[in-house]
Amino acid sequence: MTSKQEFIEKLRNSSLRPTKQRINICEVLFNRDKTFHFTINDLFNLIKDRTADKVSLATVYNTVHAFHKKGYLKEIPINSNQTYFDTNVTDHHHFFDVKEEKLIDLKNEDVGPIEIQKSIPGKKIKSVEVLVKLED
Amino acid sequence: MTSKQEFIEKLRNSSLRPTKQRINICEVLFNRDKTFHFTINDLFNLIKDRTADKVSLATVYNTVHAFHKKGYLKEIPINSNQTYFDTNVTDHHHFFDVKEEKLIDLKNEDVGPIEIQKSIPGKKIKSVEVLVKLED
DNA sequence: TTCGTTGTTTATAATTATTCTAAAGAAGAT
DNA sequence: ATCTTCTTTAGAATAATTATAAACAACGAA
Repeated sequence: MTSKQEFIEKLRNSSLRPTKQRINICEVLFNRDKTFHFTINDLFNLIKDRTADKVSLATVYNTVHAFHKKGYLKEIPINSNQTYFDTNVTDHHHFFDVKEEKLIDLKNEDVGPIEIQKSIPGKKIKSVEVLVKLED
Repeated sequence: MTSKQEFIEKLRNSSLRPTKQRINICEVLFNRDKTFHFTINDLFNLIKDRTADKVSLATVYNTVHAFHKKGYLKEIPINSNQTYFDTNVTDHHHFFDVKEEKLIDLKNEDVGPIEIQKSIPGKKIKSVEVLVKLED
């Protein structure tokens, strides 16, 4: 459980003003035991349900993008009409249950090391992501 | 080089009527040495340039979806506003040059074996895809 | 070949996720 | 308090994709 005060500091440290909208979004996103996978729409609805004061959709977009830029959220590469984000920003991978459209974390040790034995001149590797699609 | 006749047969065998639009699309897609990565829009423009008779955007969508369903095209999981497809439907992986928005094939042997040491009851693995993002 | 059926193409409208805009509001520094 | 700067917001704009329904083309049977 992270306190509101800690979110305020986290925001300040990132030169993001701690507005009540951002603090609300922090609480919905980061006050959790487990990793959280979501789309903007998921998040928007959760906020509507869970918090008294309302937050506009535009602000949810703005905030998620700001958090992503600051490295507090990770974008998950997946083919879907919506963009998925993850509160777990450590290096890790995913199962995607195609039928239920649900993501499940794979710990790094569940996948073992991935060796990329090819390189492109002038480019360096930014990230390596494994997506394991599941079917019934 | 695959002949028009072969495309016609391929289409017939897939219970897709060999229309002139579909044959044109086949020629643009499959008459190539190397694997081809594309978005619908890329393909639409290529067809406009390369073929005399014009094909509507809706038909390009329809046809790409039909080919994907039949397993002649593979959808590449990637975060982009547009959907990427690949004419290489074998099991393989990709580099994605984030700056240039370009995909590069990684042969399976360039990546080494990927061992998934976790399973979800009642589900089986459909595919394992690695996306390696590149930066400068 | 002709006819009827069924599948396909097409222009256009509709839908959906996302981004943009500009005005009002709130936070921070002085 | 006041000024500046950042943020929020509703709503408009954009862009990819999907749906619609009418015209058209392929196929099979007579």
